[in-house]
Formats: sequence, structure tokens, C-alpha cells
Amino acid sequence: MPVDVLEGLNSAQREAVETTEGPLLIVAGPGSGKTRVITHRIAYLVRVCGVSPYRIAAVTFTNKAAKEMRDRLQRLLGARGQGLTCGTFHAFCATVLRRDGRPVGLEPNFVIYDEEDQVDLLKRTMEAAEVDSNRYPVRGVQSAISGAKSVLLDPGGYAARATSPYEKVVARVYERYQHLLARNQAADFDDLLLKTVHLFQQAPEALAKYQSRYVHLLVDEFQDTNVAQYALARLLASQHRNICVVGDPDQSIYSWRHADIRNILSFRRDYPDAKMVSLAENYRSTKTIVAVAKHLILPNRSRVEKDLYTRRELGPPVAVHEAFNEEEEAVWVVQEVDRLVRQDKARRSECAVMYRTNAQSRAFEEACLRYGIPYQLIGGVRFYQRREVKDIIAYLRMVHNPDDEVSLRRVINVPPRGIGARTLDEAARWAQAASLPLHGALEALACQEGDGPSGAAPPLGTRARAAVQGFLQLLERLRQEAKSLGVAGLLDRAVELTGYRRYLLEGEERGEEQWENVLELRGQAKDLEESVPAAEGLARFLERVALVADVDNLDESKDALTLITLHQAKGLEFPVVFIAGLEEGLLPHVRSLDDPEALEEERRLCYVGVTRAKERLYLLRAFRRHIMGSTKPATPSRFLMDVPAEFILAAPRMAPDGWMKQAPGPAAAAPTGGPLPFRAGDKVRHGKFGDGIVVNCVPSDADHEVTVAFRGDAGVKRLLASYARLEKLA
DNA sequence: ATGTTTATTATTTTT
DNA sequence: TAATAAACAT
Repeated sequence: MPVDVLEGLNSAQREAVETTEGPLLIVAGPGSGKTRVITHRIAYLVRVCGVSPYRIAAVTFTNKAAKEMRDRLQRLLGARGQGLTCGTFHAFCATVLRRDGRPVGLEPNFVIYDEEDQVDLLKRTMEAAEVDSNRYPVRGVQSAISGAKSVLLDPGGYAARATSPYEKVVARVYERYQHLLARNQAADFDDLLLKTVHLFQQAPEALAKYQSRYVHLLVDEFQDTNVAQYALARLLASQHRNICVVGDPDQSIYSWRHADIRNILSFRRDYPDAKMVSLAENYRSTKTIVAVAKHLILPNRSRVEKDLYTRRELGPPVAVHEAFNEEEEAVWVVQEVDRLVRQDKARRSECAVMYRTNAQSRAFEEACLRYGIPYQLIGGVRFYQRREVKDIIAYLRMVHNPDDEVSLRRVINVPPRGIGARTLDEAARWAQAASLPLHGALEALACQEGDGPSGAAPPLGTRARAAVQGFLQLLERLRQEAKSLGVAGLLDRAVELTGYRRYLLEGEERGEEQWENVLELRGQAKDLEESVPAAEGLARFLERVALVADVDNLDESKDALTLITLHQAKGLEFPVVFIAGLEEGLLPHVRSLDDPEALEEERRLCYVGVTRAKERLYLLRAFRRHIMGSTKPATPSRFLMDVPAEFILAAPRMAPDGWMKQAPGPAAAAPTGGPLPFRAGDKVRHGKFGDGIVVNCVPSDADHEVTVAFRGDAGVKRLLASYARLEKLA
């Protein structure tokens, strides 16, 4: 009866699923059915080996991946999957620390600081430590500390290793920063991992509890783990040694987030008896695309050999197109999408444009708007990062954890209630002197209870005192009401008592939209109330907003062209993929040009993009590119040189109908577009821009580029003759 | 305490 | 170029 979990698997996949005992390393190429293998392996453990789901942990990097895994397991196991631990590293650690974090200084109600909160706190740390933030940019220090934490160095360990003056300064800041976090009952993202490892090292009974529980451990996206995460996985697995890691070194693109591919080497060193299974058959892409991907990644030195292949058809050749500039690159793509859709070759939702930097999306958005192509821009400001959302969350966080000073400072004057920088400075100074937490100092000051500890300094003016008093009363009231209200109700009260709605709607530029976001947040709180006991509601809600960032993700039901960065595209697939900006300095990015390892990562990024494509792949570059205010000539990316000519069809500027049917062949010389259709001085009319005068007209590939000065708001535009449909006026 | 002007600085961003 | 932060004036 239970053999069907093996059905439809190829032999390598089957081997991976059936290897249930001992350490296992699965190297999974793109499109090789990785998620399928993981889920089937879990199903196999439960249904064939009779392992209780309670004893299995599957750890992923993203909530999206975790959710997909849960959904698929639901289908495979139904109710028999109950009790499985499946989530991100960070979520797992947060759970452990809420329950058992006291030995490492965390109360169950600790808050989780995101990067913005981290930077806020660091700024103040550096001020207090008198470190000049011009000489030591906060972002840099933040990254250094994060890097230290990712390799499990605490302030002492880091200080001991610090050699350069810069590192010594960082060490000083790091030490104080950790003190402040502790005083705030807060952990940043890196702390979640670091503190869990420390907990396991310092409290053997805590480790024993989790070690004995998890008989089987699976780690997905292993190429993106950092040292701390790997250490954690090893600790967890050390009793039963059933650790299965799945990854693809060729798709490691997060070293700048301290992911360390060397973990794969460490794994082999730490588990010399590990079995290795390579999933090399690709089910996603055509032969052409797989071949291009292979050639592209081949020059990388640090690789684990893996011979990707597919049994799929050859498919159309890869189209390489050189546009004049980013604007025309975008127009070309948008028109090509439109053509594919009109000719029924693809639906819009099956097409994606991928690029290295977010700034590149702009030209594509404009082109989509101009040609009326619906699009979906992925990325940008994440929902929980939005100012108005974070403000509301800050109120909730203060209710939950009075020590959270970052939240306190964030909203003490939002909406404005007359507590400015001066008052706050005074309170902070006072708190310091009396060694009180900030909220304690504010309370003391508001009651005017005596003078400073030294008996001197008359504290606040009456006006400021009243304001502070008002704020504290507001908080107190919220805390009282929180006892009898759900999260949504509490949120409502916070909004009401602060007048936040009016503040947005009357004071802010995008108030309407911001208010919508607050309502969206409220909706989520309401949803959560349905499934969580009221007593845990607030804690669970705060946990979720801290650790889940993907509310606004790809909507597959929308019939729109997807615009997405290469990084975000990892894990996705599309029948039609356009990779834009294949130019030196962009892909590979300038900041990687002098570093061979960084260059390899850029190459992997490009590889990730190529391997997203199922049927059709387009590689684009511009001849000139507008970057940071000035236009510069661009040279073709070295990655383009690694695509063998036999797979390329040099796409003509205007794709004539059916050109995709042509046989692949070497790039043909660009034809010219015949006699000039316009001359400077001609009067013309354009459907959208109205009347204008031709300034210039030059041949451009198979077409003509016409520069027209329009009379209306349109100004001077450069258009392609065959698309602009300019009407010549007498 | 808050609105205005100037200066600065620009990859990627799973948690 | 354009967004954002810090400095500045009111």
C-alpha cells in the first residue's frame, strides 16, 4: 500500500528518498525535482518507515519554501503529517528561545529586531560610544557585527580576533550593542541563530531535549546556510546522525548575506560516511536552455561536479538582442511579450523579465505602461517594512514588551504629540544616570518624583511633562485593555487612542494608501485570531510579522508580465524568461569586478536566471546605459561570450512574424531598414504624443530611429519608425 | 518642534 | 537621476 510515495521518481530521486539512515547530501540541479524529493522522503519516513512526524524536522530558508513543503505534504500525508516541524531556521530558533531561552538571557516575551531596528539601535550605540558615524558608517558596522554573529563570534571572541583599528572599533560597538539588546529584551535576526547555538552549548539539558526528539533532520537550500546555521543543524542531529542536506552550490547567490558554500565541504568532512546523491536530470527546461546553462557555469572553479541533462525537446534557440539603450531594451521586450501573446505562444503571466538591480525595473514599468501591458513588479518595499505598518506594530510591541526601547522611541512622537528630540535626550540622560530603563525614567519624570539622582537638575518643563504623561497613560491603558481584547481589537484601540488614522489621512502625502495598509495589517490580525487562542494571540502575531516578509508576493492568477530581480527569481520558473542588462558592470556588477569569488557568484546569479526558463530564453543588453545620472557606453557581459553561438539566434531589432521558426545559426549581420522614412523638419502626428517636428532620423538595425520634438507635454522623444506609427503631415 | 534646504550616496535583501 | 538623510532655519 505505501509504495506509491516512490511512484514516478527516477532512480536518483528514489535513492535519495530511500536513504533514510545516516548522513545524506543531495546535490540537486535546477529543475531536478528537489522539493518533490524532500517531500516524498518525509512521506516515505512516515508511511513506510513508520516514523512519527513529531520526530522529523525540515528546515528551509524562506517561509515560501516552508509553506510549499507543508502544502505538498498535506497532499501526500493528510492528517498523518500532523506534528511535523517545518519552518525556517529563524522561526525554529525563535520557538526554541521562547520556550528555553532564559539561560541565554531571553524572557519568553522578547522582541525580534529587523534590520531597520538594528540600525536604529546601532546608531544610538555608536553615539553613546562616541564613534563617528561618518568615519564608520552604521551600515558597515551592522554588516560586520552580523558577519561576526554568523560565524558564532560573540563580542569577546570578536574582540580577541580584531586586528585592524576598524575591527577594534566594531568590537567596542558590538559589545555595547549586545548590552542594549539585552536591556531591551530583544534579539536581532542573527541572534536568533547565535543564541540558540549558545543555548545548546551552555544548557546540555535543553540540547538533549531537542536532540532526542528529532530523529530525522532535513535542511533545504543548504548552499545558502551560514556557519551558525550549519552548527545548529549539526548540534540537532548529533544524537541520531540522520541529517539530510539538499542544495546546489551552483545556485549559491547569498554570500553577501554571509552564506558560506564551504559548509558543503564541511559537511563532507564532518560526515565522512555521508552518502551523496546527485539529481542531474532536469525536467524544467528545453535542451537548448540546459545546454546554455551548462556552458555558462562551466568556467567557475569552485564547483561540485554535476552533469545536468534533460530529455526534453531541443526547443527554440536563445535570442540575444542588443538594444540601443535601456529604454529600447525595455520596449523591445514588451513588444516581444505582446507578440508572443498575440500569436498564442505564451500568456503574459508566463513571461518574466529578470534583472540585476531594482533600478532597472523602471524602464520596463514605463514601457509596460506605454504599451498597455499589465505587469507585476516583485519586490520594492516589503509590507512589514512600511513605515505606517511598523508604527502600529511598534505600539503592539510596547504593549507586549515594555523594555522595547526601539519601538518606544519610534512612536513616542508619532503622531506628533510634542515630545521632541530635546525631551527625549533629557529623559535618556536621566535614565542613564539613574540606571533605569527609558520607560522607567519617563515614568519618574512624568510624576515629577524628585529631582535627578544627584539631587540637582530640575527635569522637564510642564508642557513636556504633560505630553509624556499623556503618552504613558495611553500605553498603560492599552496594556490594560490588551488583557481582554484580541489583537485586532487592540490594534483598533491603539489606532483610536493615538489618532493614527487622522494623522495619516490629514497629514501624509500617501495617507489613503497608508491607511489601507494599516487595515490590511488589521485583517491579518483578525485572520490569526481565528486560529490562535486569545492568550497567545499577541505573541504569535508579533512573531509572525517579525519573521514573515512575503505578504505581497507573486500572484500567479494575474495575467501580467512579471518584473523581478535575479535574486528573487530563485526557486521560480517561467516558460518565457528575459534576462536584461547583460553588460560588464551590471551583470557582472561593478562591485564584483575586482574579486574572482564575487565574479563567480555573479555568474551563478546569471545561471539561476537562465535556469528559470522552461521554453524560451532571451538575453538582452544595451549599447548605452543610463546609470546614476549619466549615460555611458556599455560593453557586452563576459557571460554572453560563454553562450555557444550554435544555440543563439541573434534577434533582429524588430522580430518579424515567425522568426522563431528559423533554424538556429550564427549571428547574421544586422540588416539596414531601407530608405529614410522621415527627414529633419518633417511635421508628424503620433497617436499618444500628438503633433511634433522631426529632429533627426537615422537607420537603426532593421528600423529607423526618429527623434521628434512634440508640441505638447511629451517633449522630445526617440521613437522607432515602425512602432511609433507616425503620420506625416503636409 | 517642525518644515525647508542642502548634502550624500546609490547591488542583491530568504530572516 | 532621484531618493533619502542630515543640517538648517523658522
